[in-house]
Amino acid sequence: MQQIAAAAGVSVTTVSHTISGKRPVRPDTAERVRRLIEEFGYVPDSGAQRLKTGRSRIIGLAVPDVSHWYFGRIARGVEEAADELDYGVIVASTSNSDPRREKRYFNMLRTRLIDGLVYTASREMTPTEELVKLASKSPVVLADEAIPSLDGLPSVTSDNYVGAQDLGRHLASLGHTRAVILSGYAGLKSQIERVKGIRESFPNALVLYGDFELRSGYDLVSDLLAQDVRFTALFGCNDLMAIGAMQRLREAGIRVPEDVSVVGFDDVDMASVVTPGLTTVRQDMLEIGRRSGRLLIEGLEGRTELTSAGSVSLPVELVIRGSTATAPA
Amino acid sequence: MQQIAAAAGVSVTTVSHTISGKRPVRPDTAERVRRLIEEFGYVPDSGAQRLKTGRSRIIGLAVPDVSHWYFGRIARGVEEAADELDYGVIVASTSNSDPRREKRYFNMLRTRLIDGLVYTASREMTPTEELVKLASKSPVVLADEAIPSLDGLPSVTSDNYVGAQDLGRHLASLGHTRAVILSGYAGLKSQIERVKGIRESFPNALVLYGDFELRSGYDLVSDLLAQDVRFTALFGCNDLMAIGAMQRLREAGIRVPEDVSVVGFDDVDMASVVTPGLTTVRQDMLEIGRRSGRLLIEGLEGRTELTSAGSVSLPVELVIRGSTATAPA
DNA sequence: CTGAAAGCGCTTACAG
DNA sequence: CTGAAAGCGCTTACAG
Repeated sequence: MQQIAAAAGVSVTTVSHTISGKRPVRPDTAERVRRLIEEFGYVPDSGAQRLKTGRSRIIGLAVPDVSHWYFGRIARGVEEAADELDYGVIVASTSNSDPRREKRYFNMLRTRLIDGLVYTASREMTPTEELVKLASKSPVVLADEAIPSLDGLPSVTSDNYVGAQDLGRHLASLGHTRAVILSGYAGLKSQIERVKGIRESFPNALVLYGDFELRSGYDLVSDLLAQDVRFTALFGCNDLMAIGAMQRLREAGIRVPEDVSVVGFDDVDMASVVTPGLTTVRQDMLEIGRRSGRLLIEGLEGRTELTSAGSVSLPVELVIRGSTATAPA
Repeated sequence: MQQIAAAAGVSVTTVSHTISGKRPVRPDTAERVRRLIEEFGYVPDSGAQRLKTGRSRIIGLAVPDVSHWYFGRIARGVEEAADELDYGVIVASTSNSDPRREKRYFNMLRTRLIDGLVYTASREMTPTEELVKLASKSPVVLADEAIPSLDGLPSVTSDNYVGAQDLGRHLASLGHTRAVILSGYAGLKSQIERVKGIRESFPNALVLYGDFELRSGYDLVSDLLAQDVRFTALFGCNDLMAIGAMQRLREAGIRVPEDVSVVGFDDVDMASVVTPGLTTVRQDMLEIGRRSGRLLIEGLEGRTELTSAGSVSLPVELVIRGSTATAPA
């Protein structure tokens, strides 16, 4: 900037202002400065700007694991929003709340590296003490999972309850009466809502808990079979567990959907590729990411108050495929 | 830091040194300072450090799309490496080389926001002018795709050639003779090598080009069927195209593997879930990410020279599943 | 083992 | 419409 100023024969003040546009600059001077900037390929040093203004224009995103389809979509959405508003995003996989990692990422907030955080809870609804403290003084938006005890924070989630209701009604309308629910981590609000929504149609459905992975759907069905539990409807609280369950059923010679109807939740790519296609509820993870990012940045820029009043719950869509059919006689 | 210094009755110089350990500090003084730091919850301002030292301890990662399984794995790997070495990573989806976005992310390098870049080419082997210029003065490591014209840069890739050879030999040993190859973008080195490796066993294999997506595998097979092309072996140059091809074959009443054997490349999650399971070559994307990140950071810290001499090619593994069988008589 | 002071590259009151 | 100067919070020669 010094160089530009010297070359243009003006003060750094003027150079700064022609860039920022925060005060009028004589048109021909501005033009000359801009040309020099172009010529030198000058870009302002972000660190120095940060130091002066106190804002880095970078936000953090903490998700359990970016490499999962589900969180990858959120990340992409946050990134899109940030890109639009001229922010950068630092991605942090918390590895299911590895405390060391969480701490490290929270520190980014404290070192002022990032201006705010989009946080996706991974396993538990009860936040770590660190998160609570952090949330009390830094801008945080919860994506995908609301955290009841952090009720001051805005969250962007899917309408899990309605989606689950749809699923329950769909299978009830097909004449099913004996159902099993494979839920994800019991500590997540989304899971509680999904179970509740399903149980509206199947009040006595058995509920088992897994970890959202394919393998756990597979294993839970093994348990059910070993115990000789009878059911004609199986609700996976995410697609992966549902698909794992389908695999296990097939291995046991139980046909989907003739003997057992299976549904999932998410609509991951895989859901339309397996045989039969998986009936599920589509969540718009990309949009969850976008909204979270936008909400956070608007909060940072003072355009929005970052309170739970800003929370949104996005609509979901029932997607019926081949894995559901009328209950066997 | 001022506060800490005042409270401890020492200079900021001493506080700075007890934190950095760059010069001896009297043990009891150090102890006192450390206690105060703990008590105040003090963390050094990253922007100020950056401004002084010129290094941000943040690296950038530019991939076509973080939300794709493939790139998500790379991202996770880079993040792991960065985390280990106490760096942060800013993720940037280039949306298949959207020039506006690329430019924006390259600017991060120029504003000194990031110290270096891990770059994954998306579509073309010929880099944009911007990339070339950038690479000549900033630390860049190529992940997953080497770029021949940027031969000064280190790259971390899979051994695409060997993997493709394995696939070709596998199908040749099963008695296949008429093969079709569905390649990804023709402009990528990985694709050229895969085609070359396959053609070692099937010199006359027909090569069609797609865009790596499920849909394009599907569409390309539609074309083949419409043209009445006869083949018993189909090579997808990635799993998604192979799976799309399988879907189209099934719709046409062509059985896999009885009538046509299908193979992919990558070993995505889906590959083991489809019916039949997809024979493929497993790439360790996580490791590609890890190595790229580590290589870049080591280069930044001067422990390695960032030249093509540092390039590595990682071993791959043939995974045989149900989609391949002996050629029909 | 310790401190005073310069300076990294910006932004922004203050003054004109 | 413009400039001189303070200061953001650190690190690091320089001096002791």
